[in-house]
Amino acid sequence: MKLYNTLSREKEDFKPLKGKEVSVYYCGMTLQESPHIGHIRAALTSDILHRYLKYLGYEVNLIVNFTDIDDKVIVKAEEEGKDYREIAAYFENEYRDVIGRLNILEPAFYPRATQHIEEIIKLVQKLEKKKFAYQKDGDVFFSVRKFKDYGKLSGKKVKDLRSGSRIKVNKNKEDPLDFVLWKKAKPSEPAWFSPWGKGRPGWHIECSAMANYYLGDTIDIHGGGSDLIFPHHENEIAQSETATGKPFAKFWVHNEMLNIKGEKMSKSLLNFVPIRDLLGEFDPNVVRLYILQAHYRNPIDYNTEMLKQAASGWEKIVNFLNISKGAGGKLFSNLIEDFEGKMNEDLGTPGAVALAFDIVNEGLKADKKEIGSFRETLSFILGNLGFDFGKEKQELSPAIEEIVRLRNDLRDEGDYGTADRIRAVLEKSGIFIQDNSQGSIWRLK
RNA sequence: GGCGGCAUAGCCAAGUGGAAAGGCAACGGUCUGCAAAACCGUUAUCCCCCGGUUCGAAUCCGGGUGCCGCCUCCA
Repeated sequence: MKLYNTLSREKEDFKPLKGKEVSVYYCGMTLQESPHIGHIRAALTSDILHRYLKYLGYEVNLIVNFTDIDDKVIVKAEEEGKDYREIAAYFENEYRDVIGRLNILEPAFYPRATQHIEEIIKLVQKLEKKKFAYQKDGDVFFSVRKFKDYGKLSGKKVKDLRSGSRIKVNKNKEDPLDFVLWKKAKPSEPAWFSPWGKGRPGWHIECSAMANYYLGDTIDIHGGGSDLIFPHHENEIAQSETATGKPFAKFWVHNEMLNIKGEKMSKSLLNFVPIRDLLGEFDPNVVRLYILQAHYRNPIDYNTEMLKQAASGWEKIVNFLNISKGAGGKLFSNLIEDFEGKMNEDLGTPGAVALAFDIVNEGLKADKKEIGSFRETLSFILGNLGFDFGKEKQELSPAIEEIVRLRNDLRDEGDYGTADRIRAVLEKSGIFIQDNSQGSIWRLK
């Protein structure tokens, strides 16, 4: 498989450091607000990577973190008049709820920053000992200029950075580029005891500490949204590589942003659509289709029209699966190879999705002998892309089938009025009936 | 100002040197008690612009233009 590596800005052949094991660290979200579709795009990207690595036979050790303590969480807690832990737990639950509904595979762990304060403190001490960190008034900073590789991920040069041009620089910093590792707490703020007094971790340090704790000094893949490249991931590299003296991650994978009306969807711009709201309107498979139809490294523009288009497309797939229900057959190995060909090329989900539609089209034209094979092949591909279409409530089947039979008796007798009313009533309860010359088929909607 | 990404039909989107995939939408037709589905046909002489390389370029090279992201918390 080829994967685009932000570090080299090239697609590279993916090979794990160690045999068949792959360690993946993904930056999850800061628990300060409801997850929106942009977060979900990142989560779906990690899910596709996770699933496809497994598909290729790798044993994937995936860690997705939650940042449950930082300035924004504290601000949110103050606004709401609640403890920061309550805020963090609330949004974590919401995140995990929608992730589950979207059929995103669980990582091995979802560690939280506050569970690793000890590791964080040790890491900061290590940096201090190596003279890459300094303390001032209870704050601890990382000396960016001492890390000679600084900028290697984002392609930035230290001299070109316009630090402080848009925000005030903390006066305790020796250099505006330096970033905080440990932050002194104000009396009212949540705090932990440390060698530097009471305080809390800075934003970037928790990821370095947790990645190291769970996955070791060098990990195979580190991922996240492209907006994290700088400064977050750049700073993680600086901290981790200074501490261990080894490369932090071999591959850096970043998904592009999801925009709304040409602007990035984000909390600060107040233009975000909570995924929970969206799932009230659209099937999770539709959301997945919408996201996967675009390549993860291309920006997507969000609007309802595009989701409606995805919904129509999903209908087409579901319709075929319903028409071919019960038919079985062997997988078409050439189509599976096509699927792998698309996915091996930097997770080419748009191509894989297009292939799925090709299969639907072929399947609709296929004769009875082959339709099952198209169905099986399609299911196989969709399943490996994380679509979840197996939830047919079969226990309803006998009752529904009897009603459908009775209704068809009415149709045979020419009582179309009653038959149409039954169809309308059933549709209201989510049972969708299609009539044709051979009889009727039904499915849950 | 620096760094990165993108530019293909009404919309979304593949293709990366040899006759422009696919989805949605639209229109016409077939089938159908009706609805839905399905089927057939139509919808980019052309891939942001200008040069160049080549027998041949949407695909490679050079130069522009536009949009987006990052340089500040952000997936």
